[in-house]
Parts: sequence; structure tokens; C-alpha cells
Amino acid sequence: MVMDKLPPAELSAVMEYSEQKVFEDGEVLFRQGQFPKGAFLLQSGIVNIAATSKHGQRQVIYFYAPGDWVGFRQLMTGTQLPIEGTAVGRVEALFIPAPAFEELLRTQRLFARNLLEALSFEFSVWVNRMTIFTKLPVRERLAIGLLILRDRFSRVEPPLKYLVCSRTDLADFIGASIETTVRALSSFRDSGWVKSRGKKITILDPEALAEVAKAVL
Amino acid sequence: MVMDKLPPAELSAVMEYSEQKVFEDGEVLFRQGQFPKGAFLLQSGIVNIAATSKHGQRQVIYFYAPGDWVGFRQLMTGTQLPIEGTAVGRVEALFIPAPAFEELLRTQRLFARNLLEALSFEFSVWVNRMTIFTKLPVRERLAIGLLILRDRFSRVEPPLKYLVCSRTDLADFIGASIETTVRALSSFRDSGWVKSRGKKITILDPEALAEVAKAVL
DNA sequence: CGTGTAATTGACTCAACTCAATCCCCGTGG
DNA sequence: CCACGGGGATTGAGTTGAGTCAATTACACG
Repeated sequence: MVMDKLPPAELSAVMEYSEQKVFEDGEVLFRQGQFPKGAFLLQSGIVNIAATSKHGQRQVIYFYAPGDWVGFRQLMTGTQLPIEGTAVGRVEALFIPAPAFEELLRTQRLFARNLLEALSFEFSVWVNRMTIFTKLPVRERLAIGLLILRDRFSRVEPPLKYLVCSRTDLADFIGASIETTVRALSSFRDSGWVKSRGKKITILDPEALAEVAKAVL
Repeated sequence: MVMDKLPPAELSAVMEYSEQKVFEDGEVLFRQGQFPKGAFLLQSGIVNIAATSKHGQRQVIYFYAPGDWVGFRQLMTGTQLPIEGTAVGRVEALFIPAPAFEELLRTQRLFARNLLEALSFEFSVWVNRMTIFTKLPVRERLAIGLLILRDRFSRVEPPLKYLVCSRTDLADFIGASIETTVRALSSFRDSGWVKSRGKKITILDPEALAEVAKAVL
């Protein structure tokens, strides 16, 4: 959820209340089941958000990029975080403790309004994603998923030419089994549209992927 | 999205800016592709929200009940409504035109805040639903879906003992084909857990359904 | 009391899952 | 510098849940 529109005055207020934190690759920003202590505004790097149900069903929710808010929804509802956030690569983020967040909501006229817009937008994206994922074959879901990830990873500074994601995370992101995901990815590789080396996946031909996904875009 | 917490002062402000509207069964509150003219605050009845992609994929998003806001997300993002809302039974709603909505956001200190909370909550429900639906078999999705609908329909005044939903909508709600949905529903009926007469579906044994769905609840 | 729409049932097919085995990196310690 | 795990990635084979197509039945309404 991007805060591009946050005006300078509000942004500086946020800065004032927040604390800069740095996470190294693989480090956990917050854990499943913890009560939220505050929200993060990402400055650099990627954060991978995943939820695991009590029966081991894992779902990778999203990859947040610089400018996105992370964890503020849980702060609002006051419920336990059902999710876990992990740094992909080095991550810098502003941490706004819960009380400060409340303070911002109260005192900054446009703060709630901006969050509302951002959240509404993100929600729309989700509804769209749900509609797509419910009925599309894995091959198309993977094509879409890769394009989404490509976009996410291109938002870091400097933009990454590849994306970093294990097969497991990729599978959990598009809602398929690892094996099926690997097979689809292999077929894309055989077509010369992507190449991969471990977790690093490079999109060579986004147009071709968009073509596969065109049924929905 | 429930507005239980909207304080009296805010509520009366909403009332002041709004216009009462009534829709009969099957009537459309707003259509796909229209620009949003305002938002609705449901007072009585149920509104069924569905999105259809350009390739005919239909997804029933949700069944909104009294107290929920409908259509305000699209108002916030300013995008065309990708969805359509239809009255299930008689529906009374307060319609708040877009300019009045803006006005409320500006002048009512807690308005944005309350919407933010409600939206955050609804979002969490969605993420949960997505996690569930991505990997669970149809039978369990149906059990969960029926329990959700039961809850929704119990919120109308007076509470309905049955829910009203065509097989097509039910199928689109749980993300399965009509035939598969019918088969699963028949099996529930054979077990004596539900009975149905046309669109009217009565849940006889919610515990049994919860048992089927227990892998996730 | 037709008649069209919704619901149901049957038969068949296939995409995607699971289980199982192997391969390939990548970091570690000798 | 290289052999040695160990976990992730890949490939193979078999099974099945759920979708499609097609036909039949049950309503709801004019």
C-alpha cells in the first residue's frame, strides 16, 4: 500500500514519531500470533508476508515494497497478527509504535484519510486477485504472479533485474503445489521467457508472460 | 463492514447528509462499470455483491448485512466500480452522495477513523478467506460458505432462519462449478444437515458443518 | 397449463496433487 | 582447496477431485 500521496507535513510528522530499524536478509519483522506493537513504513528492500493456518496451510500474502505500510491493519483491528513478515534482502523501515500511530491518527488531519485511500486501493487489488486465482489454471496464475513480483522487486532502489523467491514461497503465493509450480516454471524457462538460479528468477520476456496471462489483464 | 462503533454524533451527521432509499428484491443498487456516485449504509435486508471479469469469470464477493457500508471503497479510490450490487429481498439503505461523503470525511473527526477500522477488519476477513479457499476442497469450502451466509442472514431484522441464494451464486461464492456445488450440497442434505427449497436453504445442523470445516476454524 | 429457467444427476476427462526418487547447489569444516 | 552433508529444486509416475458436456427433472410464473 503506497503512501505516495502523503503530503510533506504529514510525512515529517510520521518521521518525528518513528524509529528507524534495519533488518538483514531473512530476519523476521514480526511473528505470527504476536500482538501488534506498531506499524512499519518500508523505506528500502522487500518484505514477504505469509500466513499459516493452524493446519499448516501456508499462504504468501504479498511482497511489500518501499513506500508500503506493513502491519497497520492489525493495529487498527487490535487483533493478534495472523501473519509473519520476513525481510527479503536488507530492509530499512520506519517503525511507528502503536501509541504514536494513534496520535498521528488524531492529530494529522489527512493521515487517516490517506491510509483509507491506500487501504481501499489495496483491497481492490485483492478482490481482483481473488477473482483471478479462484478459477484460473496454474500456468496463468504463475505468469501473473511473476509479473506482480517483477513489479514489486523493481520498486527497490536500485531496481532489481531479478526477483528473489524460493519455489516454496512462489508456490504458496500462487496457491499451487511446489511440484506443479516448478513444472510450469520449467516450461517458461524452456520457452526462454525466464531464467533462474536458485532463488533468483529473472524475467526475460514479460510480454510473453503477459500473453499467457492475457485472459485476465 | 459493520459500523457498530460509529458514535451517535457521527451517525446523526451521516443521517443528515444522506437520503433514504428502498430497493425491492433483485433490484440493482449499482452496476458494474459505473462511476461511483456515493456510498450506501445498509439499514435492512441483504445486498449481494458480485464482480465479473471481462472473460465471464464471475465471483460473488460477499453478502452485506445491515450496518455494513457498501460501495465506499470505490468512492475512495475513485475508480470505476468493477462490481455490481443486488438486493436480496427488500433492502433499505442510506445513500450518501460522493460530495457529502467527502464532507463527512473532512468534518467528522472520527468518521475516517471508523471507516479505517471497519475496512481493516473486513480486509482481514478477506485474507483469511483467500487463505482458506486457495487450498481447501469444495466440500469444506461449501461448509464454511454456508456458515458465513447463515451468519449474514441472521443479521437482518427479524433474523432469517434460512438463507436465500441461488446455486449459481453459491457456486460463485465458494469458487466452484454449479454441478460440483450441487453435489456437495446434496450430500449435506442426505446427511440431514441442510434442507433446501429453491433458493431457500435452511441450515439444520451447523455443528456438523462446522465439523466438516473444522480443519480451518 | 405451458414454458422457460434453475436444479439435479450421470458420464467422462484432465489438471493438479501426492508420493517417491534423484539431482544440484551452497555453505562448512577438514 | 576440496570432499561432505543437507536442504531446496527437479523429474517421474500414479491417483483423484473437480470441471465440462449432456440429458433429465423440478419449479415458478405468466
